[in-house]
Amino acid sequence: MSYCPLVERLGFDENYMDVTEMVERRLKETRISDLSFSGHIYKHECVAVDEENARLAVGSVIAAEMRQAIFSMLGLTGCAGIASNKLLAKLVSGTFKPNQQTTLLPYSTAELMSSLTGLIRVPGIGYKTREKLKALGLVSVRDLQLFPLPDLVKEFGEVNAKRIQNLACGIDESPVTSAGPPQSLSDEDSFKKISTLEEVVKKTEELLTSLTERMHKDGRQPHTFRLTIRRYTVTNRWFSRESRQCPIPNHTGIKITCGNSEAVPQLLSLSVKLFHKMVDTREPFHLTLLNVCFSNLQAKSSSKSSIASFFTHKSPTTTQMTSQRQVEPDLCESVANSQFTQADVLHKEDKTWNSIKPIEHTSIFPTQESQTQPTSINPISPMQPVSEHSRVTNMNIRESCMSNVPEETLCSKLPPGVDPEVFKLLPEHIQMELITSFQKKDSAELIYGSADTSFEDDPADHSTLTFNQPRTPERCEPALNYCRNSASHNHELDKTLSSAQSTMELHSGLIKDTESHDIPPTTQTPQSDIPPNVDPYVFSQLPADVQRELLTEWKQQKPVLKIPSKHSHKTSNTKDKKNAAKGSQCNNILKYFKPN
DNA sequence: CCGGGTTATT
DNA sequence: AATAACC
Repeated sequence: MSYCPLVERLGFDENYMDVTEMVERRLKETRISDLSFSGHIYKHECVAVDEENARLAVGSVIAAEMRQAIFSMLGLTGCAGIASNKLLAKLVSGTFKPNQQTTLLPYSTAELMSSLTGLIRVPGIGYKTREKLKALGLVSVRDLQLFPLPDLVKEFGEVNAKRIQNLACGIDESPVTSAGPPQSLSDEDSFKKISTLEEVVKKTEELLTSLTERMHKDGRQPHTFRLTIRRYTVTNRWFSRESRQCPIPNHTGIKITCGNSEAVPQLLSLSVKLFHKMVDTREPFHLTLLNVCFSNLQAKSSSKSSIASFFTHKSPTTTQMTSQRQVEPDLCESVANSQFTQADVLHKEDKTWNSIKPIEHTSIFPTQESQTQPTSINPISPMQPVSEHSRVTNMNIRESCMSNVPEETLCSKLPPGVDPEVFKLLPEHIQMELITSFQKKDSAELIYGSADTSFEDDPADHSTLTFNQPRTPERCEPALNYCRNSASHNHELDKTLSSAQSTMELHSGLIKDTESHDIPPTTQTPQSDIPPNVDPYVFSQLPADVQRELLTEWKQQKPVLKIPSKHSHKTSNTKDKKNAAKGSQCNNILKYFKPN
């Protein structure tokens, strides 16, 4: 990458690199008479550099330099192919092995192509394509070169037919595309035999633990989860994988990116559902592989889709309607004596994933200065180098940090206009999202908190809210508790929900009064997709992506199991029962809509 | 045939 | 969302 950023990864240990620009630059600085080829030249002993082959000669020199640099810095040896396109470069690279390089001159292309012993040797023609071609009577590269294109089109379609015939001729116009960060992350394991649900759960949990950890390090949030299996078959000719996938509920996705290990049981619960869509556990089964995969990786939910947008001013009119309530001093003066700081979280080791060390310090929230610096939104320690990638990551780390911070600290930096009592009643992940949005520079004032909205708030009950519970320095996992104490917790949750529900009603009222003609529904949604207890108007006012998330979750609720497993749960362990009892989504946003 | 990945098609 | 095909 330091030589040239245009690098495309191929498989585990190969890369394409487009060095055109670099070559042109060097060519301007160098006389042709001073140039020579480095390494082998395909089917030649020695070639003089001229106008025609000068670029390839420079390319061969660059390749040699890079191989040398890779060896000095990493101790790794390897081959290189230098040619005018990706196909030819890959093919010619294997001419001299190991640890050597070969340049292909254009007029040797035909020779190189016809040296291939079969069509499957052409990169881009795999097993299936070879079999299809064989059925057409084509076996050699030359067969494919000479085959009438129209006949080929009948089998493969216009685009593909041209592509594979071009490949046979050594023609490949495909650009070198630097892929950037991966599109998906997966983890898999193969084995001789797995035949019980317990084994599946155990293995899946292992895979999920490692995958989730990797995902956390990546920093992005996955929105799709896939479970893949491979069944044993006698003629197990290297495939027959089956998969089922589903959206990841946002609260789970956030836990993943935050490094909250409570994500694993939630994903495990999803996995078991997906598993039952493929395997009827009432009958014997024999698996030889399990794979878990995150895809649909997104940098972070935008501020627009944030729930915080419902707490912010929509227009000057609504601003005036809302009385600015003073922040409760007794709750908010308090603190900034958190024992945790950002830099500390960043120092986390693999082993202490999700744990935080206590230190002396002040506030985890940005000061006024850091808020006004556009480049550092997050209150990361200035000592901590912020890498290219890590703006998102840091934000996620802050969230994981926050879930370990006592309530007073959270409340202390609430913007004016936010009722801390109400804020406290919100579920943790909502609080986190709100605080994240408060820290954004353009964060507007809040519309709600006016006296006419009454909220239940019995301080006595607060002891059951996890963030009020005593914090243990070694292991802080309030999120765990949030899900564990289901008995006392549900009561709290109900209250929380009714508060939030009031918020929704108030807000929709404001919109109706002042803006109903300005804002058309974001998404056209047939009534039938919305549960009966959901106000269609309120729904229509939600941001498009929130609407989409709700719809997919609602759709997920019912047809969980294709195969109804009646008594198959005799085998399930405690963890299964917990997850099963919890229902598919206990934190579902659905709950914020009026129960009816 | 392992342990990852990608894109295209339906 | 599921699968196929490719590396």
